[in-house]
Amino acid sequence: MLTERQMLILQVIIDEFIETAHPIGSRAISKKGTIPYSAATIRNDMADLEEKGFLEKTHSSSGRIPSEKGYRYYVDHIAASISGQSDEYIIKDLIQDGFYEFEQIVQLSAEVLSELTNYTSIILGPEMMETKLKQIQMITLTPHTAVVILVTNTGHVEHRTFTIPSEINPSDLEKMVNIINHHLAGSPVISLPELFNSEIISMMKKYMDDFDQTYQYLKTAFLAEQPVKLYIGGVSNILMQPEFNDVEKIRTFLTMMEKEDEIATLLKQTDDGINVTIGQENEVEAIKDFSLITSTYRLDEGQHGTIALLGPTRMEYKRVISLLKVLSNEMTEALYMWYKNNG
Amino acid sequence: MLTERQMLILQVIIDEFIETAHPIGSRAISKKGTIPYSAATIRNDMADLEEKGFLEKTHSSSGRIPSEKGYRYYVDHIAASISGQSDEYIIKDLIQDGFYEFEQIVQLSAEVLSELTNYTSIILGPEMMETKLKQIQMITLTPHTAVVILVTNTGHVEHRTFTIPSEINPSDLEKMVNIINHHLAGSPVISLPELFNSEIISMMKKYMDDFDQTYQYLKTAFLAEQPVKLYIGGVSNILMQPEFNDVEKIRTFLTMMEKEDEIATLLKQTDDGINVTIGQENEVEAIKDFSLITSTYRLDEGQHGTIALLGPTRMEYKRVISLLKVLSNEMTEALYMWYKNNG
DNA sequence: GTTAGCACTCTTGGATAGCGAGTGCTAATT
DNA sequence: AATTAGCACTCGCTATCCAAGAGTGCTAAC
Repeated sequence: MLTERQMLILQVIIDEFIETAHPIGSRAISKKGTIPYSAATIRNDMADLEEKGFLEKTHSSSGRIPSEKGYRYYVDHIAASISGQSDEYIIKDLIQDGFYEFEQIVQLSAEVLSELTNYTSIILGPEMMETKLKQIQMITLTPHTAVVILVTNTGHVEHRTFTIPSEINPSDLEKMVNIINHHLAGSPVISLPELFNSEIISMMKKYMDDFDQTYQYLKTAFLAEQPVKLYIGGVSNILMQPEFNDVEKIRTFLTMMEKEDEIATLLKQTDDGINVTIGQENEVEAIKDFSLITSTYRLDEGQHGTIALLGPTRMEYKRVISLLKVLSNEMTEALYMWYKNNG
Repeated sequence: MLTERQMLILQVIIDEFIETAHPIGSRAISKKGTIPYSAATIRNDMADLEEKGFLEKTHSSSGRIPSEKGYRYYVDHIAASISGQSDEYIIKDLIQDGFYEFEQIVQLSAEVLSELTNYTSIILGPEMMETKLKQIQMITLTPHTAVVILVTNTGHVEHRTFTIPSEINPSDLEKMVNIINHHLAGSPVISLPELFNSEIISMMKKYMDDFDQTYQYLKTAFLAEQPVKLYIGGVSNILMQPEFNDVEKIRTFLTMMEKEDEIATLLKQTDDGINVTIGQENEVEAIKDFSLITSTYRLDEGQHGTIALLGPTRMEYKRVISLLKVLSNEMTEALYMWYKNNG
């Protein structure tokens, strides 16, 4: 479909545009020397490429810029093969350094990723899918307040403070917590609500006087939806990109970034491995002007999180893709080591 | 120092400028009717006000805008007396609704505050100053990993996951945790490091074989500096303000907002009650173009947090001040009720 | 198939002029 | 003595125009 030369021209244009964000003219390409043909020849090919939808003009006598279809072709046919190297060591060093806190490493990764690329990085914390309940603790603060702490096998901790109404007997609550620990420890967190209903209720009826209220209470206390944690890095970095020359664009972008739950659902839907969605390919209206590159990392079987970079469609695809590959591999490996060595 | 009329003029100009963000001319004031004098008279007074430093011109033939000194005068002499009403109920309703989670109410307050004002709100979580240790829990995840959970009497939970090196005997760690709970429960969190050194070390030497390592470990595990939590609301809201017409200003603002620790230290330094710092009065370079209004709320004796609104110097001082007054009172009261009723 | 040449298009930046809002001053009015 | 009307002057803002520059598309020549 595309001649050898046309492909080359497309590549040069995209590379150049990614760097400068300015439309590229035939003369400029010719002078660069990468393609040993005259401006006129290149001009003809460019006209063809435009006709086929890989290039666009901003106005009738401007240079060409890549269309989304052009980027797509570039990502699929051209950028795929190349791997970056220089960033690799930064990432590896980052992960190597001490690793006591999962959250720290993730937050740090998000920041470094953004710093390295000047795009916005978003890391979705591991989903609790296959996380298992390790233990529940209830600690009474005052006769009528308590904090319930839920610990998973991955070391994740959730807690919730609540008031104990006077109708409820604190010792009932304690009994209940014991029952839960005894019967549900080791169960996947995600199935807790269900198990709670099926297994625990009957148990409790035996042991407790005032069942209903206690039940309702504990239920809301720790079955409330547990938000997936989102680590966002360098929201201000992306504003360095020349496409944000317009105040209005910044506003819409930032407003979008504040809707963390939407972003989370978006990232959850990604497939395994590297994933590139360009402009209009994105289903979410708000990022139809952006490209989103995602990569998954795994903690344990079935348990995975997502690393993403959000930038303008004019993105350094080659570099970003290899960067995400390295990072997600390193994260997977680091986490694997952590579990296997210690487990 | 200022005549009655000059004060009135200053007030009208500031009120008007706060609303429109455009320089105000003498004719406009005269036509408004609030001041029954001709434009020329007002013009003379305005010249005086400028000479005294309360007003400025953007250029030689523009209308006047308030100077920072002008705002200061306004805040001290004019805005002080007035109290807003309409927002009051929103705040009260907000706080009234269920109150299980301290964090939730704070985050929500931050968002509402920003929504109501279109400034950026920052709430500093309560300092741990006088918070007391309730209990420490250690839960082993695998033979070589554990999570240490620290619970305070206010229901605040800190946790830290760490690896147990093979040199350390897990049962030693457990002993240690018991010792800590036994001896330090009820002690102020802030003095834990010190108490740890003075009281616990001797205890531990008696009971444990491999003291040194265990000690070092637990120490880093929960004496690491506990960051004060910062709740920021509506970073994108403030961009609605016309002073953010410039992309560069947005960039610097956002870059500043990402430095959470700096903001935290800034807010920690505030005195009790309402505090208004206007423009250059701010010590931190980055917000010398902004005004910061802070208010404190208290949890328990000695324990307090800060609510702040950050906006352009052209701020709705009257409204914001009364808003913060109401909110901090409501928060103080709600927290007070929570403790006393349940404690 | 490739290239040189040329007319045409469109953006960008600088220069200029006119308009409007506002001031400062002076002289007249109360 | 305080207030006001009148008027010249200043400055920013906008529109318009112009020239330069970059790039295209097409045609004709190589």
